[in-house]
Amino acid sequence: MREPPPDRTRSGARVRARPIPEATVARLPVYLRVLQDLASQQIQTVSSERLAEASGVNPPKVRKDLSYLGSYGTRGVGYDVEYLIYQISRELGLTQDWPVALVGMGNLGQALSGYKGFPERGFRIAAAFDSDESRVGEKVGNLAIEHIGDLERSLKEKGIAIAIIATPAAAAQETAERLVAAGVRSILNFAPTVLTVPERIHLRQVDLSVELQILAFYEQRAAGRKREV
Amino acid sequence: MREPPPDRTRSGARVRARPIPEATVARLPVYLRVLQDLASQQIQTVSSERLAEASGVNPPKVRKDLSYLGSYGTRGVGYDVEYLIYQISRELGLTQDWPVALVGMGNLGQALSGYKGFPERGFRIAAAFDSDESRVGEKVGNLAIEHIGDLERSLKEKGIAIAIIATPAAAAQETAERLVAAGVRSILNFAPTVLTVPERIHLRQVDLSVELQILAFYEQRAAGRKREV
DNA sequence: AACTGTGAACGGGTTCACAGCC
DNA sequence: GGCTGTGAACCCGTTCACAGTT
Repeated sequence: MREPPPDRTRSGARVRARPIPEATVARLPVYLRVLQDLASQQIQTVSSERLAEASGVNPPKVRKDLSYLGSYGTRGVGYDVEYLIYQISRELGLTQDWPVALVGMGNLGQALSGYKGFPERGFRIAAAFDSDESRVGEKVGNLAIEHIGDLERSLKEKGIAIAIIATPAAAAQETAERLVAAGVRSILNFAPTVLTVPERIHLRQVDLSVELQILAFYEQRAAGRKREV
Repeated sequence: MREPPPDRTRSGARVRARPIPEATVARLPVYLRVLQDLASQQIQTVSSERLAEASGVNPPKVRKDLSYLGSYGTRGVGYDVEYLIYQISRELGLTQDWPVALVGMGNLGQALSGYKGFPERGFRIAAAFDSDESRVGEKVGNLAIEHIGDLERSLKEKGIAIAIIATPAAAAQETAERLVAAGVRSILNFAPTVLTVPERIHLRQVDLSVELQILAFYEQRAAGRKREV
């Protein structure tokens, strides 16, 4: 598990000593969005204080997070906005486009297929699947829905590595397995169920009702406390 | 910030010594879902091992999490499924219905208004708003879209405490402020922007492209590593 | 014998304080 | 003087090992 000290590979590319903590990775997209916003206002330099403020975190955290990428700031000055945008984009792999598969074209699947934030960030829905025969061929945007039966063939053909599951919960596990078999390495799951996938697969879960239930917990608490007074 | 030792209020209700850690709160809804699933299969008792397996965590974590709620298990036996469902539901405030407001009826807002997982968990979309005059009155399910201008009046009238923001990013901060002014205490934000709200307001953020960007980071890494070999 | 409940050890992430550089 | 970069201290959450209970 231990990483070697700073070093160079035979090709000469620099290898980072410390891996970037997961928590930091999750914040990089937020910094990136803020920086792009600053750039659109022609702002050229930003301090960790300003960046923190706009990102909803505190300044030391920003500095530590950015330091994992390298020493891209200038002491006494701050960070160059454009340069930092480039570095974070590169780190997040956003200098390339990612074709994404979307499985399940119900309510949510359709909404996701039209979500503008995806193409803006370089994610292009390159294939959409549904199990309902009668919907096959239907256009969503400029994409035709394919039948789930064609999943493996279509994904391999298109070289898709990232997929979104927006099926009902009951279909999600089987879908995940087929995606993995078709060469997908990263899955974003919206179905409200726990998925089991091989170790090597990156899986993220977004559960809409879980989020509301967490809020309800705190509401419920507040109400309880009020009654006790 | 410090909690008093176990104690009773004047009303006699037990006050928990330790507050439930946030991380635990976030897992309770998952346990609940699994337990309801077990109940529907007429399973009466479950061990931490089985519950952990189905919830995608490890057994000690399940036991520790549940121990924050109280000692609801039986040593040598396990947890009574129905009883645990009741206790977790109560803790999460799901023994009551929560009316929820939904602001922004675009793509995503519409999908959320039709999301079946919400009513199943006791969350009822009780008001839906949009800024587009021409859409006011339009029915989504059995709910008519109201104009955003009526937000304060409508929310107070309906006593709504939880709201979902599904507006474009540019409108989200103003929406949040109006929600807070209208008495909302918990907000689930889908707009891709950082919101600033008063300390007392519970805010959760779901950012769809951030999730994909995190996956892209790991894809990018894997690809980089491959090239170096 | 089986399984829960929990103090203690551990580890990742956050915060702090300040050294380092412009 | 201003702001970054980072070791060290701290904190929360996870894991472990086992005592406690049926």
